[in-house]
Amino acid sequence: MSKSQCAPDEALECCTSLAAEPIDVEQAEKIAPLLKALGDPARLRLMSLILSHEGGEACVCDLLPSFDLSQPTISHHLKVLHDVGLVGRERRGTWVYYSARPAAMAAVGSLFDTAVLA
Amino acid sequence: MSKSQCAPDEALECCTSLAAEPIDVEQAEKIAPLLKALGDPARLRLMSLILSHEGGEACVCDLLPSFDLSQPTISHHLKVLHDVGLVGRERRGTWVYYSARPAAMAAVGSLFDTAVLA
DNA sequence: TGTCAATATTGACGCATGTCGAAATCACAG
DNA sequence: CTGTGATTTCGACATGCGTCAATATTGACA
Repeated sequence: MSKSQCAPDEALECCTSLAAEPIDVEQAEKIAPLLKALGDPARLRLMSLILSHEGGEACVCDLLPSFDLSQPTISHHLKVLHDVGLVGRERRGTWVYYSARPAAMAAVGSLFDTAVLA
Repeated sequence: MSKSQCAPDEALECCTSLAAEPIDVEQAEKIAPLLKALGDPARLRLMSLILSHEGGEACVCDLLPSFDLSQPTISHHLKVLHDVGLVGRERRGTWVYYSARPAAMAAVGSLFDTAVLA
C-alpha cells in the first residue's frame, strides 16, 4: 500500500508568525515538512513553475522541459510536494495536472509575517 | 579549515513571489538552502525561539531547556542556521548569542507574497 | 484487443543529515 | 596558571534523500 495521500489542511490553519511567540513542538512538526519539501532547488522551481503557469496548474509534460532531470525524478519531486499538501493532483485523460494549494502556501508564508520587526 | 562562515546577503536581495514568474535556476539554488535549513522541527523552533526572545537574540543556554536534544546537537542546528545566513552569532564573554537576521527572513517570506492569488 | 504516449513505481546507488558521546576551545575567576 | 562552566568540534552511527534505469500502470484510440 503506497501512502501517497495528500496531507489535508490540518497543518494549514494553525500558524502565525515565527516572531510572535515560540512555536510549539506540534506546530513545528506539522510545518517543517512543508519547508523541507520546498528546500530543494528542483522542487522550489517546480512550485514556482506551477504557480506561474497559466491557470495555476501544469501537467508533467509542461514541467519536464525546464529540467535536466529524468522524468521519474520529476515525478518523485511532484509526489513529495503532493504528499505534504503543497500541490493538488488531478488526472484529465492521459495527462496529470498539478496545481498549487493556496492555503498551504499561505500557511508557510504566514510564518514570516512581521518577521521584519526584529 | 572549517568553513563555518555565514553566507552574506547575496541571496537575500533577489527574490520575488514564486507565483509572479518562474524562479530561475540560480535563484532557486540560493534560496532553497534557507528553506531546507528551516525544514527541520528543531531548527524551526530555534528560529522562533530566537525571534521571540527578548531583544531578538538568545544564547545557547537560553535555548537548550526547550529541547530534549543534547547540547552538541543544538549547537549543530544553530550552525546550520548560521551557515545559511538566517542567524548571526556574537560572542559576549562566556556566552554566544544568536540573533535572527531580518533580511534573510524577509527574503524567504517574499517568496510567498501574493501566493494567495491562484 | 493491442499499441502508443504520459505518468508512476521499483530497486539500487552514493551522498547528506540528525544524533550522540567524547574531546577540544574559549573566556573568566581565583 | 590552573580550574570551571559554556560552547564548539570530532568521529561514528543509522537513517534519509536525490537520482537514475528499468519496469509497471493508466488512459486514449485504432
